[in-house]
Amino acid sequence: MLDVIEPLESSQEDSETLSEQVFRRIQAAIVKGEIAPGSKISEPELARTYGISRGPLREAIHRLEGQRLLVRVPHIGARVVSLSHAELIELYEIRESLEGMACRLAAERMTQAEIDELRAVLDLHEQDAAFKAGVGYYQQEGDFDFHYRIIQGSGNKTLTQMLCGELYQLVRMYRLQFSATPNRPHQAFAEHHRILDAIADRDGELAELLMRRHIGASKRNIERHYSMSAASAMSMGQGAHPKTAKTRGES
Amino acid sequence: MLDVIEPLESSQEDSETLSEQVFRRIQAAIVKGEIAPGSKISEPELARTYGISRGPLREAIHRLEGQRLLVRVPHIGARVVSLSHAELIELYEIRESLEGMACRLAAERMTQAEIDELRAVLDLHEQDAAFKAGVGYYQQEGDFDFHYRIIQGSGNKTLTQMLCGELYQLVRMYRLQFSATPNRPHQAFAEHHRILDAIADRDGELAELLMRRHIGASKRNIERHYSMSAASAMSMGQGAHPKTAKTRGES
DNA sequence: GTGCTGCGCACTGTCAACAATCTTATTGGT
DNA sequence: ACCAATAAGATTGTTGACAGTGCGCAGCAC
Repeated sequence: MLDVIEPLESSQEDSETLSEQVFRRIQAAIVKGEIAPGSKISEPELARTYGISRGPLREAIHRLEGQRLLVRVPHIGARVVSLSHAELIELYEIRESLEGMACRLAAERMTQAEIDELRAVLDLHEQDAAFKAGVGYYQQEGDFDFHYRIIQGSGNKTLTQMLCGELYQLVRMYRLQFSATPNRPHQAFAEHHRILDAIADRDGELAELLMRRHIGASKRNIERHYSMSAASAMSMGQGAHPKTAKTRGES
Repeated sequence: MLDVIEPLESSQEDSETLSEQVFRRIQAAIVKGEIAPGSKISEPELARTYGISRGPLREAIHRLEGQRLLVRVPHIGARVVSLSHAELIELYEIRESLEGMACRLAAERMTQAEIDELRAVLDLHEQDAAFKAGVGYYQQEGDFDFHYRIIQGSGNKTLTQMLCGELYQLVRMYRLQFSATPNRPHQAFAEHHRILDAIADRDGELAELLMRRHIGASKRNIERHYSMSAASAMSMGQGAHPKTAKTRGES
């Protein structure tokens, strides 16, 4: 179990603290789904897995909790977050508000060079194989992410910290699950392009409106997913309760 | 044998974890300014102060960092946050967006009972001595805070967690500093009342607009404060750099 | 066979000591 | 007198062990 993950093997950057390293590794494991949502985190097991003591591990767990990727209960333990339908929708509504604002600011404050780079990013997305096949959208974290770059272009450091630092991984985790709807990738790409055009025109108001609609469309896409899976779950007799999911991610 | 029902709830005080207790105590100390903004946190000293080991203390520090009340640098230590002018303004712009949204949702979803309670809260504020004297606004955390209740009335649990759980203490910390502007308390009270009326009318659109303007007014109030203190600092030769503030708050 | 009780295990919370790093004061040289 | 290198001190990062709590399982009564 969990043998997908290897111990911290001599990461040359040992100037970093152990806690920091294990934090990022667990974060990545959760976002990629290598640790199943809703599954329980065992401190001794993870400590053995990464070859470290429980001290730094616990600090990493606390930071992960701050990023909402883990939910902890005193004296019980930590579980990987598993957002309910309602919570996921709430998250998207918050994104509508915050990223809409970021997009308006970006339209007003991004440099021409940054706008050019953003266009290059979109071109890169267009060439992605999965995208051409229509089965997914280019999923690369950080600078190659359209939303990420716009947020950074807003120039609002606090906003950037919130959206790119705390909520980003959580959003990414669920984006990986829902981006594969039949027609959604192409539609999303078109929306991205229109947003970019508005930014290039320095039309903050329009850019904000388009971004809000774009995220709203993603939200409706997720709602469709949920209604479909609810229907199929009904035919199967039951839907998975969080409490029921005790598996530790062993396939 | 002597099957006495164990008094499980005999002392719910120590049912809490040490880390939790010290977390809240340090949080309160920072918000109230008992630990000076920008000052360095000494782990051994704090551990002695609260009579605990460094383990739970470090976990509390990590949680405080997640709430943005502390800023940590690896191998150096943690300092109490000290927002720059720009960062504080950014925080208020984020609040405009998020609390505006919360206010719209609250107008749509609050129960009549909740609205009545909110009105009672405002009445309570009006009777506060400091408010009558015009020297401040009733500063009580949690349920007695107008903004806090509206956010909770939004029904968006994720939003509530962000605004009331993470950012709330940070906002409160700076509200304590800037609420004492001459005419601001009465103005704020009037704005609160208008917001409440809009909520009572179930006019979400107006409620959002009024809340955004209300927070915008607070923002401008802060900007006035800063421009004044900048002027006086200029006459004194220099403004305190964060690096310079090494005091540990021991008065 | 079913439900309750008690025991034992595993896990989380806590602690004190060790190791690595940064800061500061001292000392020597220019 | 001033700057730089070095060593001592203090502080942070990490570890392993101990204590308290929750959970599962075996055994017993009905």
